[in-house]
Amino acid sequence: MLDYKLEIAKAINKNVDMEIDQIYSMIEIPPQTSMGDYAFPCFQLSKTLRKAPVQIAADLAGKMEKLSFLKEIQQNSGFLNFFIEPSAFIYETTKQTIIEGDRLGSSNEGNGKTVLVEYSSPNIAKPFHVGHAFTTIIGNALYRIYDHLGYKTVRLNHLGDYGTQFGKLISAYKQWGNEADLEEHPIKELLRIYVKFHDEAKENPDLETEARLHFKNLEDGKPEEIALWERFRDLSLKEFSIIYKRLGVEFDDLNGESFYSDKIPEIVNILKDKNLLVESDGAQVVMLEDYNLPPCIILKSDGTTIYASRDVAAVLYRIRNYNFYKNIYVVGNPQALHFRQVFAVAEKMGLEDAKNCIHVGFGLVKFANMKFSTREGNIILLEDLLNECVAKTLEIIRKNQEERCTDMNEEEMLDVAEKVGLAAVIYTFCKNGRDRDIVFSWDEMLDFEGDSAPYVLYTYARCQSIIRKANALNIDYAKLNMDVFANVGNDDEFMLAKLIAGLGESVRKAAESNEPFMLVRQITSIARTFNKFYNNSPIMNNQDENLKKARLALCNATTIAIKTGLQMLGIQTVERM
RNA sequence: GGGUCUAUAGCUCAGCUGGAUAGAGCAACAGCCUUCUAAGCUGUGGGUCGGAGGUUCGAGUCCUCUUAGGCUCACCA
Repeated sequence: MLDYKLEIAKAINKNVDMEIDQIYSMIEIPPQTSMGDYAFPCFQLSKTLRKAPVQIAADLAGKMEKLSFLKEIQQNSGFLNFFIEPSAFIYETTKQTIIEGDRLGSSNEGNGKTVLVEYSSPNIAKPFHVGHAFTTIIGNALYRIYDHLGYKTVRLNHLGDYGTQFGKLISAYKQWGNEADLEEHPIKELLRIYVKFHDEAKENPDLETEARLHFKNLEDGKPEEIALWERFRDLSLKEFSIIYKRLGVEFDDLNGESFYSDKIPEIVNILKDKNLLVESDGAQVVMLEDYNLPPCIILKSDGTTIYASRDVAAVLYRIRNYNFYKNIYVVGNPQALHFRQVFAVAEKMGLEDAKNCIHVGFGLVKFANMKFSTREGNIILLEDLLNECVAKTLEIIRKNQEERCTDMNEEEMLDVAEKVGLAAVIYTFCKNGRDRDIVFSWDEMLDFEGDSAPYVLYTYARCQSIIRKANALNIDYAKLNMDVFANVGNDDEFMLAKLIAGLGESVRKAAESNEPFMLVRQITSIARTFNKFYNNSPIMNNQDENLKKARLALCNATTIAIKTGLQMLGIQTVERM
């Protein structure tokens, strides 16, 4: 599509001594539609031209050539305001959107570039709670966003499958493990014995020693410990996969901490060769004062490794195996310092690509005044949250069924409830900037009005309902031309088209800042504007056949924009609700 | 104490590289279903953008200082 802003910049350039690029970056979108669609502020020119901004704007308004897509050029105080022709713009946008379909807002900016996204990364044998939802949902959205922009993506689930807690688990299982329960509810059972271990260990410190021995045996590859560890891992993964499947989350690589463990000696050797490793309080550390960071421990005083060393090993591994453009870690903010240290160590090792490693942090999910704690047991399982949202959705659907006599059968109702319920959760986790902490609230989670996934999905379903009616009547709204759009162009229609046309820009910004909410807001604006349009302008009930077709086409474009946008967030649409 | 993030309407949050009268949603109040799904739409009230200086033609946005809170600061991950 024609870049209106660029055309305007070129036109201004003919009258002003300034580079097109600079003019382009100065052009902005006015805060109100009454001020036009694009604006050029003339304040900066007043220095070089030695004239008042108002005068410059007025002079410019008189000299500007008339561009075909412009309706009008106005001078308003120090601004030059450009008004574009609505009907032509709506026509172009609608046509283009329908042509692009589910590739709307895509680009080839990522061609030939690989982006790694590490997300979810739950700990084996621990419940999957709402805290994990944040990284899983944001990571999944980022993967889809980069994918849409043409990047080759690799989805990494850096499983927490290593460490001393496995010694404890093995120890606990051997004493209190219940085989039947383990098969039935693996994580529940593993958590039970894990908690029991901690309780017992308070009285009996020998347990800790025993656990350390089991972990040592695990590291040394003793068959019994290995077998148990593998079993715990497999059972946990099986249970996680249920949630992943439900959420449409997939991975290309499940290499966790254990995978990188045997790659640490090489890191240690490289650091030694470069004289970066120094002893401090018995531990081997890399000093990072040149980065204004505290030292990074590579080997503990007992000679064993630590998570920082594993993450450095992972960086090296990923550099060698994927020639990445970006290596993104979707991990909570509390680990910000850890990643700065890891990346700094990698850089000191001479790994150039360390600068392309990005920690994408996010706030804590808090529960009123307390923190979630697995050991305390005050957690909300993600599964329970999903089920709760699905149940509430189903309740609303049944109520609508009675009031509205929708002819949905049981199967369809369950399917819709599942999709809408999950969408509500996904939406809530990516509707705001990542850095803020989320105070978990059932009220907010179950608020299906206004700024929410059900709102957007409802809009989509409404749109599809109209399109179904049009199709049933064999109304052909596929053949479009400018004549059909002659009478289109009221404020709602114009705004809707502008927002649809802006979807790609919002995807780009979301990727640039690794903030899916930028896309969420765009989609929500599209939905809100459509609802306004829907309420103010009859679509099917219209005497003017051309207007009817044009509006149907705009409806069609709206469904494409919403569906494509939601897909990038991992949200599925429903045809009715 | 150092690092870092946050502070905008009663609540939850936007405000993208400084630009025109600071915007949404929720909650409150008042309306709209004999026309396309009321999980919707319209309207009203509600703000000294934590505080103080500064830079600028122009600051919620940039700089300095300051207040409050979250997270974090070596052998857990």
